[in-house]
Amino acid sequence: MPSRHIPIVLCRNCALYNTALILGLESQEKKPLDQVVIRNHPIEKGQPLFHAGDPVRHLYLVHSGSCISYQGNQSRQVRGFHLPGEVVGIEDLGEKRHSHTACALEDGSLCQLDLSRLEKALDQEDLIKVQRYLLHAAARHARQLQQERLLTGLPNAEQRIAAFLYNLGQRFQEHGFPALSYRLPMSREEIASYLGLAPETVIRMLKRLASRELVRVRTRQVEILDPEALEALLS
Amino acid sequence: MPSRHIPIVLCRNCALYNTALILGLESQEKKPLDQVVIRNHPIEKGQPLFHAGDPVRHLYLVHSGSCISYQGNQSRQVRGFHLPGEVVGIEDLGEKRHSHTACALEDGSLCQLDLSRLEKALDQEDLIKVQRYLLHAAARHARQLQQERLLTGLPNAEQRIAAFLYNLGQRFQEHGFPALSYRLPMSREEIASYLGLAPETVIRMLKRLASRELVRVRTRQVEILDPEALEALLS
DNA sequence: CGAGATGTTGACGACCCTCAAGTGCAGTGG
DNA sequence: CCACTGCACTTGAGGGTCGTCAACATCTCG
Repeated sequence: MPSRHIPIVLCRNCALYNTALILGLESQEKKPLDQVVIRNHPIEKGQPLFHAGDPVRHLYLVHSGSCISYQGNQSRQVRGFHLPGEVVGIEDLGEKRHSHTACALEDGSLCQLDLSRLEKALDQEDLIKVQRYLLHAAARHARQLQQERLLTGLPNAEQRIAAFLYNLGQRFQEHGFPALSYRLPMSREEIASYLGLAPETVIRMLKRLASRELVRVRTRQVEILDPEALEALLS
Repeated sequence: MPSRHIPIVLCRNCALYNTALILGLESQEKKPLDQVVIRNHPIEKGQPLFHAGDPVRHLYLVHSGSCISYQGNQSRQVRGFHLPGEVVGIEDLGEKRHSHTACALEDGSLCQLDLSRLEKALDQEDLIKVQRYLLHAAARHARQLQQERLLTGLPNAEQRIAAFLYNLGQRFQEHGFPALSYRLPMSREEIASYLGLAPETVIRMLKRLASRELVRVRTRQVEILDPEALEALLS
């Protein structure tokens, strides 16, 4: 049994389920998708989903827990985080091999979609639906990355941290979790690497935002007290 | 007649032409695409392609010249640059309205693809091909944005500028232009906004890289003298 | 409960932003 | 053709911000 307070996406909030990909196809019961999707597969903290250079075979959806992705094969350079309900690996569609390494940040579970089996299992009409969904998901991912690029490029550390906390909240909210109260799945050092800051700076800026009563941070638990003021910092 | 030394993508290097989207469909001559694609449409410096909030109707491809995109409707915050051969607007596919504003950085020309007409003009089989192409293009765009996010988050200004120059060279090369000798289409101030730096810092770092003989910069003309050393800076 | 990892704090210096003045370049009109 | 003018670019000085290093506190998990 999962412990309390761990975010789990309901299947109806799942980015895969919530679309033609699973819902639309299953309701018609044309083909069994069990050979294409492995549901709710458990994964342990630190376990890799794939390494940079591995062949691109699957698309993953975070069901509970969360994932981190590293540039290349080194764990030094943090590329991004994947929260419950978000897709991992969509930017590698169309490539032979993965460009990055993804690992679980904590114990959790994933849905795993077999890409080559998917294409074989579908008739033309459903393939169009699935492709349209994937296209929109990839475009959505690109917009999210744009936001992250702007965030990373903000002129000072305080703004970057404020934007980071705000952005995480928005992403949690998109999949049905509270935007103003959540638990950070990653360490201070991982936040620092992600934002291009020193870990000490991350800590100091969290403290500064807390001293202004914009947020409350107790180790990994985050409460956003004044979201308007936090957003106003980013102008 | 275009002046000398202005990058123009040949149609065979064009990101649209080079795929099923144009090449595959035209060779079969199933349908005339003239109602779907406006080719080589001239555009003047500063002219907008679309504003944030405009309905998403077209996809653009830069044929000659280059484009800039701004966050929202303000020209303060630079979101990205689009070089010849690159696609503009793909991250808004699936959305009703554009999330950003795109303008021409210099006189040039575009190909313009009408999205709703495209879908109507294609039979199912070709639609699958086109969708697959667009999906891969969107995924490719996401990988590019990942690179840019890492670049923007580098710990010091010298590395960001080095990465920026190197990245631009790589992108020119992808569409058949020299990687080590090109003309910057954007101002120092636009580079600064894009990288989250002050314009003066951009200038000073360009000068520092030049003093080490890694690059030569004369206003907007860039020569990369030592690409290995430049890349080594980014470790 | 103990040990190692993670998080926190303080001092100091390098880096980069701000402000202000000066230079070069492109387009315009005489 | 040349001076003029506006804008982008460049340069310098000074101060705030953030990275580095080292010591300490706290948390987590066996």
